[in-house]
Amino acid sequence: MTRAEDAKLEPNKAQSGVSQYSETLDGLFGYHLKRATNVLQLDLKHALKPFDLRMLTYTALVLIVDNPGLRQSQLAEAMDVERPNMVVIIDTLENRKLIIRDRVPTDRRAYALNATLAGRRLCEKATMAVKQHEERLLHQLSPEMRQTVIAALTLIRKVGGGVAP
Amino acid sequence: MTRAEDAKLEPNKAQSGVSQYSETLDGLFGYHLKRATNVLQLDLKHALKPFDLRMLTYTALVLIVDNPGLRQSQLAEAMDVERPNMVVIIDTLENRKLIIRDRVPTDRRAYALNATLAGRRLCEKATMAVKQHEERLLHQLSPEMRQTVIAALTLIRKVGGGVAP
DNA sequence: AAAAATGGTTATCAGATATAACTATTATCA
DNA sequence: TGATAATAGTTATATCTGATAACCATTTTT
Repeated sequence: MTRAEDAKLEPNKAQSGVSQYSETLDGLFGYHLKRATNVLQLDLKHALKPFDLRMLTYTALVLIVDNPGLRQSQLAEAMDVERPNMVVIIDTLENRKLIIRDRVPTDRRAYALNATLAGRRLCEKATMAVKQHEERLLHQLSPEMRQTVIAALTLIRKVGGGVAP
Repeated sequence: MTRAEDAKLEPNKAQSGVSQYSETLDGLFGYHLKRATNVLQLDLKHALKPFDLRMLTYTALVLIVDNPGLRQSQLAEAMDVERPNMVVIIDTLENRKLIIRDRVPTDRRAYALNATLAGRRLCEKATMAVKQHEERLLHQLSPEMRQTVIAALTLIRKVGGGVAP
């Protein structure tokens, strides 16, 4: 949560000016992870703004485009979002005619979610924009470095994935 | 946001069962970052629960302990939190007598934040717990891998730090 | 001395997230 | 088969985080 890069040059100058620094936080992996995620998420927000999408609506749209016929409960599980919260996300996408709730013939309780042509087009454009924004932030990282990081992040997810209540 | 590791084994089985998968999301660096951060943050939450601290209160406490005399506005800036939101965080820490708002003799508008003995002790214990929890999630990552990841995350922060509005 | 800027506060709002309770339908099994 | 349980989706609601506007007291600027 901080922006104290310069602090490293001059630690513990809290009284004087702008620089705060914490050895403790700097020693926590999660702290660095969180800060970088914030940066990337803020950037994502701006990347999606022209399309009037937010992170959650964009993610839902992508998953529906990539998984035609998906049901709401599956989508909710895939996004780690509670079903009640999923409803409003689907609602906004449906109201914009980016997706439709088709009925499932074999189960009249469920909806099969499908993207419309407009939805697929918007999804494609938005994804291009997101990738461009990401590239701007990541251009300093070599492909190998990126792969290492992604591998590490995937490992963390695997370890912690099913542990917490 | 998803938990679709197994999806990689069998992509595009949305209709059948539990596995959803998105090439698109998987190609986004920020997606992996966000998912891993969620895991780590959930873990952090549990690690801090015994101390009745949440991420923001913990972070604030650490920064005050590591930067005695810090002012609220400096802390807010360091945490990327708006000043109004900082107030309630400081309030809860002060109510628990973990910190005190000392007056700044040279500026009667400002408060100099200082941790109490109890605050420093709780901070130390909480940090030990957080580190233990982190270690459990990161034990698969070699020290070199961790360093690479942290270096990458720091780079991202540097690039994106001052760009977004 | 007047005007502008700063530190902290209050009130308020939007977004994300979590839970309980409801309906309609489907699945279970005695 | 018929009662019961489970599931898909919904509504309503509460909490937490995050952001903005407006305010008071004080300091700085001019």
